[in-house]
Amino acid sequence: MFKALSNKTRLNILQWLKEPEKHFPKQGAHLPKEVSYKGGVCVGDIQEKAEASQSTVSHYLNMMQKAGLLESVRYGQWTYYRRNEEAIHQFTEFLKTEI
Amino acid sequence: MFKALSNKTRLNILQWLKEPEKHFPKQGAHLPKEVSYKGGVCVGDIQEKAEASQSTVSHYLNMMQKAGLLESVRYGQWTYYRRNEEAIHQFTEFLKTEI
DNA sequence: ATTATATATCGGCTTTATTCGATATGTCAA
DNA sequence: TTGACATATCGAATAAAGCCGATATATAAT
Repeated sequence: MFKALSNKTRLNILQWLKEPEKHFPKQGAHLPKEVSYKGGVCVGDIQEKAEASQSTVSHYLNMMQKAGLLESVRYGQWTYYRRNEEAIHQFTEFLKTEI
Repeated sequence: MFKALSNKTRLNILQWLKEPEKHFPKQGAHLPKEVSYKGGVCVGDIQEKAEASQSTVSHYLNMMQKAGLLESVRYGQWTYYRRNEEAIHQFTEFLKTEI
């Protein structure tokens, strides 16, 4: 997780996903709001905001998921990424006591 | 700080320095106990525990200091490194609210 | 002064991360 | 079933991190 967070873009993504409505206002074109915000934000929207190439962002999201920071759901042709709050909480708990 | 912590050895060092008496029991040969533990642990002792070369450990300690995790004091020919508790606390506070 | 010890810095090699464009895969719509 | 779109994966080039031995510097002891 430290490795995953030791990159500005990836840290930004994690923070953006804390408030998806705020940082991805035009999100939700493909799906009803309730569903899409709950399910996370799709790769394309994150890519646009991150201003990196599609492959880079896809790679980042994948590694953040492997690190446990994110989880993903697929709705049709879109993959929605959202925070893995439980794992993040465990991480911050670890930090509180062990760091 | 994420970068500095995204390495097992450096994370270990930070944790060891939380309880120097426990992890560096034979430390304090050169100086009275009160002084040396307060002042931190010398590079040689950290190096021995970390099982990396002298230059690597010196480099690690220097980068951890630059990141704000550690601070150092020089007593004669020894450099003592200890945790920068204030900066670490600020960091964990940031994590609590922003991550 | 010379020598020994502790730490820092330098140079260089190896490994890993970053990042992209191109291509593959998977899904939807016509 | 073909074409369009979203995402994932591949391959490769460049940058950064990891790491060490050798050397420099600073201090202490003789």
